[in-house]
Amino acid sequence: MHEADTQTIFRFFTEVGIINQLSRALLEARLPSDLTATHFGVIGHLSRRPEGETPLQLATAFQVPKTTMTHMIKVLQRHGLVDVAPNAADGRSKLVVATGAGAAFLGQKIQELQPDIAKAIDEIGVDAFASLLPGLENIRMKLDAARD
Amino acid sequence: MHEADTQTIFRFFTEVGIINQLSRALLEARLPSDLTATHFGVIGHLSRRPEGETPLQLATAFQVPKTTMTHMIKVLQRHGLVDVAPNAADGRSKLVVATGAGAAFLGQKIQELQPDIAKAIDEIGVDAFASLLPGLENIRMKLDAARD
DNA sequence: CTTTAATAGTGCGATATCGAACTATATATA
DNA sequence: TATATATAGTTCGATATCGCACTATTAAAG
Repeated sequence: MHEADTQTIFRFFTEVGIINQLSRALLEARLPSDLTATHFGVIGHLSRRPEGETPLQLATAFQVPKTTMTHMIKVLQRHGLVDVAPNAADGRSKLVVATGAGAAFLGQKIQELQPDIAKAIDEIGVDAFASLLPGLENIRMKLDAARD
Repeated sequence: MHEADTQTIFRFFTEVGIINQLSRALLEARLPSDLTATHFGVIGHLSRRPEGETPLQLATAFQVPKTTMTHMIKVLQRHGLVDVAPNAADGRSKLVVATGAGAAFLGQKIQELQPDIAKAIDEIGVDAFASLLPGLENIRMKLDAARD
């Protein structure tokens, strides 16, 4: 184990952490004050899965405890962005689906973000993002697989 | 504005978010339950700045509101990992410095993380991390500069 | 079929986050 | 210098997070 390698790994995760916080802040500035980037991610996730997902699946996908997801779903429901129905396949479980309002909300917010995205592309370049994607996906998958 | 470009940007930030959460979870599993990755980051930050930093500098560096930093400092103090002293240069302000115990704690936790780091290097390779670093730093700096 | 173990979701309580309002000190302006 | 404005930090209150313990339901073992 080389000291320099440890340094590299720490710096990598530090950069990732800062970029994550900056992008979250950017997104959350466009959202109602009680909706976080995670709420937004949940709507996006559900809009790609019309059949819906269970609260536990959502909790796993977003790496939060299931009690936290229970609470987040309540907030999304209060905004009318998701519906919760019993799960016919499993009486213990439920199914969360995006409402029409949820899909509309998602589309509208993405529209509102277009100027920011355009600015990022203008100043940084799509290639700067695109060229990093495969490497990030690789690291993400291996980290995920390494969870015991 | 091309649809594909927007997709690329969204996927980039999504990957960054997931990697951040996975790495935080990995680190926090090694920390006392009331210390977060941010607390750990603060000690690391201070250990590189023996002259100390003000609470506001720390809040800015870690992108949290100053009230949150007030609270985090209290927790670190309770653990004896930092000291808080009046700031001779500015009576409104304070200086937070890492204690010997704080430095020792940092070193010990980094030691404890070595097996995880070794595993990551083994399975993913240092180059996979190192090769992404310049691109990430570039994006981080430009995003940071773009904050109005 | 009955009993046991596992799983999905929720209520509760302790703590964390963070905005608003406040106090103390410092800087700028008249 | 006197006054006004700005800044550092804290207190307080509303809400979020998340572990623990609990209920309801399903799956597994006998």
